[in-house]
Amino acid sequence: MTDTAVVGARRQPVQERSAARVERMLDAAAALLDEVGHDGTTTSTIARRARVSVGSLYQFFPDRRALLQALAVRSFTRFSDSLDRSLSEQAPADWRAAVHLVIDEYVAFTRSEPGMRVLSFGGPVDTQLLTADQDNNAIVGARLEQVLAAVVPDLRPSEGLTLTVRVAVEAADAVLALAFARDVSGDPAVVAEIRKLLTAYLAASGYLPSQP
Amino acid sequence: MTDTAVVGARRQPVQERSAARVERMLDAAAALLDEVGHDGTTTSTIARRARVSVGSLYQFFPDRRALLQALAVRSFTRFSDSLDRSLSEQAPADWRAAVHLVIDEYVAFTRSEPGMRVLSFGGPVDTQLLTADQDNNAIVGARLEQVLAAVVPDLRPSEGLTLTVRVAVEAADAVLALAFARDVSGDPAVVAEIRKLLTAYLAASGYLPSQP
DNA sequence: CTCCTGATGTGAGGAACTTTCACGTTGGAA
DNA sequence: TTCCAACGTGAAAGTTCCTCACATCAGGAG
Repeated sequence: MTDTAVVGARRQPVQERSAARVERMLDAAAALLDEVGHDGTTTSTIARRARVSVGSLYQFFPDRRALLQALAVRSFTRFSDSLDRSLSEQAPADWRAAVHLVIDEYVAFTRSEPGMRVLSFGGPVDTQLLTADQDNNAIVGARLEQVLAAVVPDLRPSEGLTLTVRVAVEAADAVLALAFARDVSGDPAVVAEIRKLLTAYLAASGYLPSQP
Repeated sequence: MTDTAVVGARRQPVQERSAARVERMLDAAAALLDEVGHDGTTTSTIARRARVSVGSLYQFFPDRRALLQALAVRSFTRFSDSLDRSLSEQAPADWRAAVHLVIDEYVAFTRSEPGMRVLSFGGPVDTQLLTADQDNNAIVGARLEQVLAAVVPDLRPSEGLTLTVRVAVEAADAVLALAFARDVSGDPAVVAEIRKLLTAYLAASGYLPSQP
């Protein structure tokens, strides 16, 4: 796994032991999200599960939300890494294949990564508080632009493309949430719709070649 | 406005005075969502603003979330009504026109209806708790199916169509949220993308005629 | 090896929020 | 007019988030 600093942290863990504790906190939060849902994931339950005192949570995170946000970021990092592996194993032939591959990875990842079902990459969202720089989905978008650029040789970066990809991510995220709300392992019928939705939209965007 | 029973209520207001009070509660909640955001909208602030005691809230709603949910439903009812007006004023010629009209109404409504920016139709979402029957967006989907059926004469109801429309709603909702997160009055560039997204997807779905 | 300091760890308690409940008030049917 | 169910109230119980004063630990300097 890529080694990243914990995002939204109050203080970075510098010693080895505390880094491990922070990991335990995130693991505990993820497990609880799956088991008792968003509301049941309280600071004290997280602390107990991570065998840590409540105070330790606040040693590294300014508040509960930041902890969940950090969890979302860590999960995204993991996703990005597993995407790298898939891409290097079998490079997609065209952008449609790339989109399909990303969606498949996305679904598989959501199925297996603890907490993802409840949190998604967006993190704990209060739309009111979403500023551009702290917005996880923007990062996801940037990553997908890379993937597309790798497959489509003459793809020029542009504001329009960034927006398009961003919109695609936001839409896919929402529909994926629907898929997992209807079926614990992701309703396949809905997943199929995500494919249609994205290919239709991206094809219509004009940024990508209509023929492979 | 259509006269609907308050959804998710603990007890229906039977006397006139209490019905008015419930309206005040919803108004207060909506105003607070705009002014202080989701987290600032507490039971006591809502009560104070509605000139009502905290206890009265619980007279009609099982909990805070139910109140917000009822607000979302009321807003949807209003939206549905304003959609009716628009449709009767100028009936769209084909489904693309209908989709555009719905999106425009959607944006205009979100701009003007208190609390919508923060709540959206989906209501306060804990994906964990979303069961099919209490899901607002399903209702929105059903409404849009009506609209399409009115414009496309030979549209046959089917599970596939319902799913398609549902997915479209979910995606549109998410992207609309993005539009309003980037710009208080709804980033026009993003709104334009909603149009592209929906027309491309619906056209590709196969349920609607490709030519007007 | 010992000391020293910054990093780390703790959990009781303050502040704020949600929800309940026992009791007082009011509208309208009989 | 009477009476009961509907309505209304706010203090207090139950939770949750977060802080803080204090204790402990790791590892580099000497």
